[in-house]
Amino acid sequence: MDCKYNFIYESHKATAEFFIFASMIDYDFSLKLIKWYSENKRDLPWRETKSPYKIWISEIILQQTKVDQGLPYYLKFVKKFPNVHDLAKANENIVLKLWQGLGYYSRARNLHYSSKYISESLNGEFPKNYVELIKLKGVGKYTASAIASFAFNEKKAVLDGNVFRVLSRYFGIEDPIDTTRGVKIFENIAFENLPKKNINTYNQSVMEFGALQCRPINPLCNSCPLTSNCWALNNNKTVSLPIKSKKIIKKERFFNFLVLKSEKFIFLEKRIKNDIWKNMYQFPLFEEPIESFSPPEELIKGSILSRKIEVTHLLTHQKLNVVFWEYEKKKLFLNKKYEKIEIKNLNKYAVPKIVENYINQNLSNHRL
DNA sequence: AACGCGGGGGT
DNA sequence: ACCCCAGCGTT
Repeated sequence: MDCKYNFIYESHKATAEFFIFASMIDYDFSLKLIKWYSENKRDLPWRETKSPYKIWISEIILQQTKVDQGLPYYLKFVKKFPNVHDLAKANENIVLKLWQGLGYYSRARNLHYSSKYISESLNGEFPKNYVELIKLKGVGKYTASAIASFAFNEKKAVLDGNVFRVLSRYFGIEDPIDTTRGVKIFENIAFENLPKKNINTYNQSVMEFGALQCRPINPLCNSCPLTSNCWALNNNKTVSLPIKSKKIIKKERFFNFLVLKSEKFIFLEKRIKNDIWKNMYQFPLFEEPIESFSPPEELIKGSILSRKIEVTHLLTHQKLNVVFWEYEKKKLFLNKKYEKIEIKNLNKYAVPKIVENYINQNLSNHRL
């Protein structure tokens, strides 16, 4: 069969709403993937449990994050917070501290927020189906489908980056994966091709297959069990699929961190605005071009500039030009804008990676 | 519908 | 330099 779908039925209702139906079913697709999975899957701890709590933790950690990067964080989390009540009782800074270095910190904030909701409003009773799961903050379509199918055997198709790639290549879907219209097409095909049974195993299979075999770059088509019906392979399009319509633009910013310290104390501030690293801590920040920056006189009065360390920090959407201005002072007075803390307690505060790096490289002699 | 949100790793 | 990753919430 030729898996390229050649026609899409489109219809307009009187409301002018736009509906898209695309039909393309291959009954061997899921069976072959499940077989491939049984022979090639990795041993991962969240596959050994039916605990919706632990599966939830793993799914949040793995959002936009590769298994290798997320695995140590998962192990730390379930050890520190064995159940939802332990997580709910924790202070947010503790949760963020455990998340430190993993990025997308709203995941940690929402995880903590939702744990309190489950612990307090639901009496610890974890939501048991898709409709209830998706009400949790931080749980969208993908994560609700994953938990519902993995923990409760609900018939839901997961649709993540891996699945988009596998479906687009195998079925030859050239609609973009990042538009509402494209997503609907993929949702339909994903659901149509669910197997009759073993939904949870199939969902694991298609994602694992995307991660290990049908990789974004240099997919392993030579050893692939799906080549006979793969549209992309047979039409020489594996390189260009899936298709994304948007491209990212990188903004440049200039951060001046004022590392104002005495022998024992240092100033910190909490990031509270809706920006990167919300609710995490940093040294007093002055965001302006390096050339024009000079620290407020009242802050550095009676101190000397001991070091000036320049670093660039790349995020997905931003290029940060960072300077740590290190000022030494005999005595640090209280300041209403900043928290005066002991340097040896710095490691209790959740900080962005760039600040963590600075601390490790320059303040580690303070026995953190 | 468009945008913002981290950090790491691969090519 | 650019892409991708078990996506989601906000506007």
